[in-house]
Amino acid sequence: MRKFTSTNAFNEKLINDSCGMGRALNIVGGRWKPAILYKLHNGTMRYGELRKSIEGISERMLVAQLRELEQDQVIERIVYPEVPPRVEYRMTELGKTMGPMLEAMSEWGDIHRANVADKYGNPGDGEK
Amino acid sequence: MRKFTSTNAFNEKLINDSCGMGRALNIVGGRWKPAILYKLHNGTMRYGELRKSIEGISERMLVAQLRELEQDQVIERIVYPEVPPRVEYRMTELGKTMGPMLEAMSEWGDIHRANVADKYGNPGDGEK
DNA sequence: TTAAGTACTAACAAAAAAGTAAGAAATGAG
DNA sequence: CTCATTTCTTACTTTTTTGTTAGTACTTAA
Repeated sequence: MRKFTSTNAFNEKLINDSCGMGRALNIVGGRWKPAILYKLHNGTMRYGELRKSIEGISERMLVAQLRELEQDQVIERIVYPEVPPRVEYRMTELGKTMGPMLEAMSEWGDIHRANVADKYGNPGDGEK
Repeated sequence: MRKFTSTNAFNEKLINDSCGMGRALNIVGGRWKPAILYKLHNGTMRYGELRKSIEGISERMLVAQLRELEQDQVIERIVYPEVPPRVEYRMTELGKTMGPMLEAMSEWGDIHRANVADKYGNPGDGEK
């Protein structure tokens, strides 16, 4: 849980309030959210499908990030009262409005990769 | 300094490598980068101007984030051999290609703010 | 000699994000 | 009664990010 009185939290709020970019980043940022959003961008998925298709994610992180995205109203959680349980996740209408932004980010990431070696030592793809 | 052997760092790299969005987020994400990029988007600025115009940022964070942006080759640092020192920062050509992405993020952040109350208690601007 | 201005740097502390491991509920199959 | 299945929880640790405070270097001006 966060303390809303720390300087850190205060600054986060300040930026969230004053800057659209800051707010967008608060929602799509984080280690796993890009992957989750990318998957759900292509359609509804069950919890287990997400877990299997996102390499390296732990259950705790998957649940946590799904919950945050749900709170931010960009995805929704649909529970089927079956046993064993079935839970599906999908984009909300508001979530779907992220499309252009997600594509712009994805494209620019690729542009950057094509031009710049990253800090892990992967070379850029070269200029020509 | 980071350990490149932690699971955390490994996962970061994995996402950076496989996903344009993840890579873009690594570059523009962080508490202060949106603000810095927004300022430099409008033109060259000196270190001190940036510091004064970005409310709440500490010198340490400003320098750190400028250094990262410089390493990622989206901004450049120009030192004038004067006394007292003068250092200017501005977008590189590659940095300027971020334009559409930054605008998409900014716009979507505003859309989200207009529709959703945030976790700090600010209401959405309402639907009608 | 001392202060002022500018752009930092270093050492440390606090807060937040991410990872690990184990378990829990609900129920049908055997 | 025990096991398997699925979707999570909980408690705890590690790693990373952010913030705080106090300097430093260099020259000019008083």
